[in-house]
Amino acid sequence: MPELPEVETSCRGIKPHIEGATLQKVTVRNAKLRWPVPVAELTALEGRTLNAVQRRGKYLKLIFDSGYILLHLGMSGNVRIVQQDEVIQKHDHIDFSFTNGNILRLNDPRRFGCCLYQADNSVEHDLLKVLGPEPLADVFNAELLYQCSRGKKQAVKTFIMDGHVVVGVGNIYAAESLFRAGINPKRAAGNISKARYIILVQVIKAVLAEAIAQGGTTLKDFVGGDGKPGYFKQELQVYGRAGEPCTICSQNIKKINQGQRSTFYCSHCQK
DNA sequence: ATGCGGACCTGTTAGC
DNA sequence: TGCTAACAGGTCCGCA
Repeated sequence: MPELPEVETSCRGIKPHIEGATLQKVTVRNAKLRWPVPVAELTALEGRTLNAVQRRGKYLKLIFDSGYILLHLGMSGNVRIVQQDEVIQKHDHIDFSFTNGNILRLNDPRRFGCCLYQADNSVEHDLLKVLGPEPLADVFNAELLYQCSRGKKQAVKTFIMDGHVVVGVGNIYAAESLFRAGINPKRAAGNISKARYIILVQVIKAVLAEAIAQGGTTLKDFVGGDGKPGYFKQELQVYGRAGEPCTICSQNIKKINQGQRSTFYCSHCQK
């Protein structure tokens, strides 16, 4: 499932095939995603031109004159471009068919994702209003993380995974970033120096940029908009490597639970 | 205000 | 081989 690099990969993969095209038909096979899919509002867009495809955090925006469709892929979702004769697979919940023959097809087995409509381009959807900055933007910097974390006892790992602090850092990249920064994931966010946040911000940006360059991380079934997997998995140093030797010190990688999510780290290299 | 656990789902894998 | 339990890329919500 998609973290920011996977959503960015999907965005880049689908964009050239549907941007500027006219939406011909919306087919909703299962409207029961995280929130009910607004079928009537989506079908009302038929005949309109898709002006742009954008990413914000882990969300995708399909922007029309009248408003935008907001997509989230949850834990297990993906979007890809298919042609009319492509066989419908299990969990292919929504098709956006365009007059140029391309179809944007949303598949999401666990249905933690969503498809919503915001009927006003000048106002952000409530879900987007509260999001923190983009990690690859200049506004995401050490000063911001430092100030935002003062007084917090929350573990730094769950802190950087909080979308209200910064978007796009999910379970894989949080673990990898903290490893590269040499920070113990259990450490309280408010107990980390500015000097260490400078390093952490640098590695978060580097890890995400590298992952995007590799087309994301395919653990099991992620595919980008072109239907191809990502290749960042081979770069992972701690995620999914419990019991294996640390690439730096050779001690065993540990696995613990934080907020009902698995955390992988090296207790020798990360303090 | 903060922080935690529960909830939402299906599919795959590990273990007995 | 088959059943069961644990676990999986996210994040909103309600409660303490």
